[in-house]
Amino acid sequence: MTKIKSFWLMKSEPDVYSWDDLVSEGEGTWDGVRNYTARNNMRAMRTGDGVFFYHSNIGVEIVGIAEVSEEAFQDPSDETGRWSAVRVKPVRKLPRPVTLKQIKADPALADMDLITKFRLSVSAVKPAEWDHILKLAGS
DNA sequence: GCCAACGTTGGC
DNA sequence: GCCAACGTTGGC
Repeated sequence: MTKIKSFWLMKSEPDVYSWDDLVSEGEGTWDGVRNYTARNNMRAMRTGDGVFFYHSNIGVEIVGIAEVSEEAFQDPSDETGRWSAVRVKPVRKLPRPVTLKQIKADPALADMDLITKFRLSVSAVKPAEWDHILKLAGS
């Protein structure tokens, strides 16, 4: 069976949980998501999928690449049984962070869910967008 | 099942 | 700290 890799973007406020926190932990549980669209994206994740790690509020930029290390399971912080969590691990830091400003200014990225559904904390990234951002990052 | 009120996210 | 966008809740 062919494994098709998908790409995602996950937002985190760096003063709550930053890229450096993920690196020092080695692996992070992504829980506490209480939005159905975000949850459905998490349930669609497969081990090895690429994840852009985005800092919201402070920095407001994509800072690193992570990958899905454990597929959706029951969110341990939820008692209703409705919500899911995944686990991710860091792959590498981007040589140059890609800012929201850059993304907004780039016609090739104007349709990203990050822009069109800006309040969504877990969004899908198209392969072309993934490659384009890697180029902007000098990676 | 509609929709107004409310709460939260997140850029600025 | 403000406020726009928008998801969720709850009254009817």
